[in-house]
Amino acid sequence: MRLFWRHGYEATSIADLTRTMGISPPSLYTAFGDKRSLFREAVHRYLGGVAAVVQTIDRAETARDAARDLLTAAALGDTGEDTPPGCLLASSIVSSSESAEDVREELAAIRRAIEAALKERIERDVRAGVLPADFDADMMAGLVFAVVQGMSTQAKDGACRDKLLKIVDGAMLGWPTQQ
Amino acid sequence: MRLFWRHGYEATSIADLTRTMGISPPSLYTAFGDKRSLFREAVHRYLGGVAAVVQTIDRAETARDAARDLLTAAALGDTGEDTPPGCLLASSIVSSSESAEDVREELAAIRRAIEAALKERIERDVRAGVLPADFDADMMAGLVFAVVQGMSTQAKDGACRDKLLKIVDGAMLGWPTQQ
DNA sequence: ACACTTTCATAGTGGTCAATACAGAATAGC
DNA sequence: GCTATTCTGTATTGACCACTATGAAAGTGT
Repeated sequence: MRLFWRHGYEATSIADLTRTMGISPPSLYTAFGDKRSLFREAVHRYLGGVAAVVQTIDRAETARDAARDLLTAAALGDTGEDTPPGCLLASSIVSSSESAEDVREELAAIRRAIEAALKERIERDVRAGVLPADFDADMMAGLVFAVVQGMSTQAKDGACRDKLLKIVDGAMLGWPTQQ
Repeated sequence: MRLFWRHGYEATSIADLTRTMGISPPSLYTAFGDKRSLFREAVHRYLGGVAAVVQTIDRAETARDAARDLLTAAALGDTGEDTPPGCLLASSIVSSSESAEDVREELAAIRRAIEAALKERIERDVRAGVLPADFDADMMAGLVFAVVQGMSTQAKDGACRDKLLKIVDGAMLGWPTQQ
C-alpha cells in the first residue's frame, strides 16, 4: 500500500510490489488477481471502506463538525511520520494514461460519493435550522473536498503538518460562528 | 501541450507527441532536446512565465483581488471548452516514479514560488493596514493554493465551471468584508 | 516409503518506453 | 549538371512493463 501511496498507481510496478512484499509475482497474482484489484484492496484498507467514511459524516454532531473532522483527518493523514506524504485517495491517480482511465474514474467516484455525503449532511443541518437557510451546501462541500485534494499535493510538495492545520482553519472560516 | 495537460507528464509518450505534432521523433529531439525539456517548454507556454504570474500578483489592487483573480483564473482555466479539464501546473505530475521525481520537484518549486508571492502580497497589505494585523498570510496563501490544486482535480473528476466558481466564493469567505 | 497434490520462484511472453543510428531525400554551392 | 551538406523518416536499441508457463520443492495421506 505504501508504494501506491508514495508513487501512485501507474508509477508503481509489479516488480516494486513483489520486492517490497517479499513474494514472487505468481503469488501476488493468485492472491489478488491483477494490479487493479490489488490497488482496489489498498484503497479499501486505506479508507476502511467508503461506507465507514460516509457513516462517520452522518453520525457527526453537526455538519460543521463533520467538515472539520474530515479536513483535520486529511491534514494529519497527509503528514504522518511513518507514512508517505499526501493522501492515497487524492493523489495516487490524478492524471493517467487511457489504459488506467477506468481506475482513475473509480477513485473519482469514491471522492464524489464522500463529497455527496457531506453535502447531504450540510443540507440536513440547514433543514434543522442549525445552519442558516441560505448556507450553500454544494459550495461548502465542494470547498472542503477541494481543500482535501489540495492539502495532499501540498504535503507532497513538502508542507508540514502545522501548515496544513492552518489551511484547515482557513477553510473553516466561512462557517457561521458556533454560539 | 494538450497531451501533457490531459494525460500528465509520465502518461504522455514520445510516440503520442510525434503523432499529434505530425513530426518524427528525431525532429522532436533536435528541436527540444528531450522529453523533459519539451515539458518545461509546455509549462512555460501554459503559465506565460512564472515571473509574469508573480508580477500580476504584485500589481493587483489589493491582496484580496490577487487571491480572487488567481482562484477565478484557475476555475476558468480548469473548465475551458477547448482545453482539457484541470490545470497543467497542478495536475500533470502529482505522484511520480523516481525517474521523474526531479520534474515533479520543478513543478513543486513553481507552485511554491507563486504561493510565496501571494503570501508576500498579503503581508504587504497587512503592513499597510488594508488587512487586519492578525490576518494570517501563511494560512490564507496556503488555502488559496490548496483550493487551486483541489479545483483542478475536481475539474478532472467532472465538476462544471459553476461548481468551481462557487468554490472560489467559498474560499474567499474568510477574507474581511470590503468596506 | 511412496504417489500425489499444492506452492512458489525462475525465466520468460509480447508489448511499449525514451532515445538514436542510419539511409535516403532535398537543398545549396559551384 | 554534379558534388557536398543538411534535413527527415524508418527501423532499431536496451530497458522495463504487466502478466504467465513451467518445473522444482515441500507437504500430505496412506
